[in-house]
Amino acid sequence: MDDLYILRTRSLSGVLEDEVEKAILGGEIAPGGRVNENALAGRYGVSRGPLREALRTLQAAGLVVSIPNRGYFVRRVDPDEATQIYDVRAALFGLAGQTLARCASDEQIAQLRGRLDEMDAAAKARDFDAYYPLNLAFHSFIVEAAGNPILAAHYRDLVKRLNLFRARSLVQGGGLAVSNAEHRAMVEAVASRDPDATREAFAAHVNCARTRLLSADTSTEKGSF
Amino acid sequence: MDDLYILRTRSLSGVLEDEVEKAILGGEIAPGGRVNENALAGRYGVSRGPLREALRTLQAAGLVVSIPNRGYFVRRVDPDEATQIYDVRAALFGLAGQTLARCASDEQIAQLRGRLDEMDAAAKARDFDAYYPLNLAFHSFIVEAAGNPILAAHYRDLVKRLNLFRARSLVQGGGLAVSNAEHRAMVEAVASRDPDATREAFAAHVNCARTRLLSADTSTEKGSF
DNA sequence: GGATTGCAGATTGTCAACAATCTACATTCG
DNA sequence: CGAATGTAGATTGTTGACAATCTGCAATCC
Repeated sequence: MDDLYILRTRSLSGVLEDEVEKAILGGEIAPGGRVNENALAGRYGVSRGPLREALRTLQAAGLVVSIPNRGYFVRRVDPDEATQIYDVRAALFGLAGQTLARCASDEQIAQLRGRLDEMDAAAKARDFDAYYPLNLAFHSFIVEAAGNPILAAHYRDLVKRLNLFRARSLVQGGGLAVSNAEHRAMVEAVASRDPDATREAFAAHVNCARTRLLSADTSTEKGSF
Repeated sequence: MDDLYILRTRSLSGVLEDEVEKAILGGEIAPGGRVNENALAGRYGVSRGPLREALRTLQAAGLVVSIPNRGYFVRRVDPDEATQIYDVRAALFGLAGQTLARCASDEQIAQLRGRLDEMDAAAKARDFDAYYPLNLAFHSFIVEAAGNPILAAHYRDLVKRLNLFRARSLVQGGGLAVSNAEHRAMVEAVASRDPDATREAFAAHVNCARTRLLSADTSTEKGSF
C-alpha cells in the first residue's frame, strides 16, 4: 500500500487500535492482564497520547476496561457474559439470515455453496488449521452479504469479545462435519427464500456453537479431560 | 454525589464523553457540524488530551467521525442508515421481548402495565411532553429487564445514533394512542409467556415506529406539510 | 509475629508546547 | 477574468514534562 495514501488516511491512534487489538486477541496480553502504557508505547515507538486514544476505542468495544489511576486491563469474559453475547449474536446472525433469504443473489448463494464445499474438504481431511480460517471467512461473508454495515459491525464486535472467553477456544472441538452440516442447512434455507426459516436456521447455528463451547467450558471446570 | 466517590471512580475523559454526547444529542453541535477541540476544551476548562480520548469513544459509538488532520465531525444519518439501524434495533428489541416472555416476573409485568396506564393518561390528555419521557422510560425498562447488559448497551447505542437522523424527530407525530396500543400488545404478549409471539410483537413495534418515522421523513422531503 | 507506617520507584492522567496540515484570502500570472 | 501561487492564522496530531496515585518493600510498633 502506498505511503501517501496511508499518511493521508490513517492516524497513529487508528493503527494502534489494530495493533493492540491483535496483541489482545492473539493472547499476547492475556484476559485480566494489565496494559502497561509506557511499555507498549515504547515498543511501538510512539508517545502515550495516541496509545491512550486507541485504548479508549478498545474499551468501547469491550476488550479492555480502564480503572482510574490503575490503568487499562484486558477484560475477562465469564460464562454468564458469554451467554449474553451469544444471545445477541444469535439474534443478529438470524437477522443476517433473514435478510439473505430475502435479498441474496443467485451468485451469492453459489458462492456460499462453494465455501461449503471447501469446508467439507477440510473437514474430511480433518485439517483443522485449514477449516478454521474458512469457517471465519464463511461467517464474515454472510454478515457482509446481508448488506447492513451496522449489523456487520455489531456482529464483529461480539465475535471479538467472545475471544476473551477463551482465546482460540472458539475453535469447537466438537466435530467439523457437524458444524458444516449446520452451515449447509443455513445455506439451503437461504436458497429456499423463506426469511423466517432462515432466521431460525442461522440462530440455531449460533446456539449450537454456544452449546458446544459452553459444554467444553463446563467439562474443563470439572477436570474431566 | 460525594466528591471522594467521583474522584475515585471518574476521569476527565469519562465525564467529557457524557458532556459532549449531550451536546451532540441535544442538537448543540448539529449533524455534519465540526467539533472544534480548542473551543470545546476551553469551554470545559480542560486540555485537549482527555477531550480527544472522549471523542474516540464517541467515534466508536458512531456519533462522530474523525477525519485525519481535519478533525472530528458529528455524523449525519441518512434514511438508508436509519433503515439499517432500525433493522438491527428490531432484532434486538425482539430478543428483549422473547427473553421477557420467558423470564419476566409477575411484578415486572405489573410494572409494565403501570407504565402503560401512565402513558395512556398522557395520550388522552394529548400531553406530548409528558408522554415522551414515559415512552423512553418504558423502552429503557424493557431492555434492562431483559437482564442482558450487552443487549441493553447495543440497543442504547443504536437509539443514540438514531438521534442523528433527525434530532427529536424520533418523536413520532403519528398518534400517541396508536403507539401505546402497540405497547399494550407487547406487554400482553409478554404476559402470554409465548416467546415467539412476543419477539414478533416487539419487532413489529420497532418496525411500525420506523415506518412512521421514515414516512414523516419522506413527507417533509416532498414539502407536503 | 502480625499490623501499621513510611518511602521509593513505577505508572497514570493531564497539560502545554511544537510541528504539520488545512483553510481562507490576497496576489500574481496568462 | 479565471487559474495558479503564496501566506497567515487556525487547528490538529503528537510529544514530553510534571503532578498525582498506586504498588511493593522495608522499617517500626504493639
